This record gives sequence, structure tokens and C-alpha cells, in this order.
Amino acid sequence: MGIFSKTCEYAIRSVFFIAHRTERGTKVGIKEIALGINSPEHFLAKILQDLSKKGIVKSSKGPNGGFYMDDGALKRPLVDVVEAIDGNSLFFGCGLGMAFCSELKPCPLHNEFKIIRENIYNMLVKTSIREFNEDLVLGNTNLKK
Amino acid sequence: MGIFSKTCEYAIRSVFFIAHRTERGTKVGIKEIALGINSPEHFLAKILQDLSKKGIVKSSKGPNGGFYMDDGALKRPLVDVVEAIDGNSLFFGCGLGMAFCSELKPCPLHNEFKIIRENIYNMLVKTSIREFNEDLVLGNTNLKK
DNA sequence: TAAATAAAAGATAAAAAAGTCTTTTATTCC
DNA sequence: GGAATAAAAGACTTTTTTATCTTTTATTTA
Repeated sequence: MGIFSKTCEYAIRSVFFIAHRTERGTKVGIKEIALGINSPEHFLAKILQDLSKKGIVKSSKGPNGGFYMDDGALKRPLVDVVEAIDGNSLFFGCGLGMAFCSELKPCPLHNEFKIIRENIYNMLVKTSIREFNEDLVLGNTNLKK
Repeated sequence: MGIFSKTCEYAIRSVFFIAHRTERGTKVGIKEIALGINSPEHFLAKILQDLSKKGIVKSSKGPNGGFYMDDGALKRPLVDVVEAIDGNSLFFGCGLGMAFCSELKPCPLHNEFKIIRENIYNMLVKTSIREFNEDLVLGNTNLKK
């Protein structure tokens, strides 16, 4: 198990993929995305429907349809994608899963986790979706396998 | 979803609970542990069987039996518990779930995640199980709810 | 040695996450 | 308007995780 759910991993990878195409000025269909990020097509379809409802990606049906992003969405921080899929328990929940863990009634790892959660949160807040494009374009990073 | 699996959360909490009792010189039964950390009894039994096989806790059957830890185990870092249950993908896996992500063929979040994974790993390596006892004894931290 | 105790082991069951397949709806273009 | 295209929606299936219940084995103590 990683930090994110599998669903969230696919979500992030697909958003990067769509953003990449959007900056080249084209829409992209689900088959191509699924191939490009190595994910199951129909499962990804569900995820993108979700991201679409939450305004992170846009879509259009019919010939020449597909997924794309508007300029505002490209500027959004990565945390928006993660929160849309996995919620915010990763940043705000107790590391030991205790519902009532708090500053006043902390679990033994409370302070240790506070730092880690903040690290994760800050990383995801300070990076916009668009920031990852350049390296994708240059081929410095990849989304497949 | 948190950073650890539910199973791992119960594992860590039960290990803290047992360590606490061990330092007071007593063994503790599964019913009491389950109550003390607010976990399902029979599910926890499975987890402790696992931790027992892996040498993290010890157990004895029969009257006055129960779980306890030897001195070596108390000194072990917390990461041993996490690895025993959740494996090491949290520290060494790709944040976007890509099997072949590496320094040479990095995913877009590779460098960002490296830092976070190192933070988590270092935190879990530098803390020994015993270290959390004092605050438990003093009532500064709690394991229930 | 029999009764009591407590963990180990085994067998299911329930819930959640991940994945697949089919039908419907919207759009384009001829 | 009809055919083709592509996403949306709905219905399932499979796998994994979490949880429960029962039986067995080991140990103690009276």
C-alpha cells in the first residue's frame, strides 16, 4: 500500500496526462489516456467522471470530444486532486486511526505525525498541476509503468 | 485512508499497550488489549499471532499467560512493526504506484516523494518502541478512541 | 489428572476497493 | 435526420481488507 489509494494514483497520473495534452491544445479520449498511463480503461472512466463533476477536468462528448482542462484548473494545486479522491484524512486524520486524537488528547505519535502530514500537505499545496508539464514534455519524467 | 492500513494501526497501538505493561512487569491478555486500544478482539488476535511469529511480541498460553515483550524487542525501532504488517512499499515504493519508477525513469512526483518517504522512514527508525512508554505512563498520550 | 485459562488456528462473513461489461445520452458531421 | 463517435451512467464481478465465530492446542493449578 502506498500513500494514496490506487484510484488516487490513477487520478493524478491521468490529470498530468490530460494537462500535458491541454497545453499542446488538444483534447484526449479515455482510451488514449488509459494506454498512456497504463490503467484499466473503464475504471479510469469512473474516476474521470468524478474529477469532471468536481470541476478538475472538463469533457465533451461526440466526435473530437475528450478530456481537457481549463486554464484555472491547470493552476490548481495537486492537493485538489488528492482531496477530490481520497479526502483529507491523509493531512488531518490521526496517524494511528484514532477518531478523537487531538492536541489535547494526543495519540503517542501525534507530534511525529504532525510534521509528516504537514510535509505531505505542503508539497501538494505548493505544486500546481501545470508545473509537472515541462518535465513530461522534455521526457524527463514518465507516467507509464 | 491514513498512512498505514487499519491492521497496522491496531498493530502499533497494541505494541505500545503491551510495551507499557511489560515495563510494569506484567503480561496482558488479548481481551484487555482489545479493550485498551479499542479494537475488535478476534481481529487483533490474528495481528498479534503475526507479530508473535515475527518476534516482535512474545506470548504464553494458559492461566497467567498473555502477551509481553522481551528487552530486545522494546529497543527495536517502530519501523519493524510497520514493516512486519504493511511491508516497505511506504518507504521504497513509487508515490504514484508505478512499478518501474526509479531515479533513471522517474515519475513526475519522484523527487517530491523521496523527501516525504525519507521523513516517514527516519521518524520510524529513530524512535524505539520503548520511547513512547513514558508519556503513556504519565497519561500524556492515549491509545483508546 | 481434571478443570480452567488463554493463545493458536481455521473457517466464514461483511465491507470496501478495484476492475469489467453493457446501455444510455450528447455531439458532430455527412 | 441518420450514422458515427465519445463520454456518462448503471449493473455486475473480483479481489483485498476488515471483522467474527468456533475449534484446537498448550499451560497452569487445584
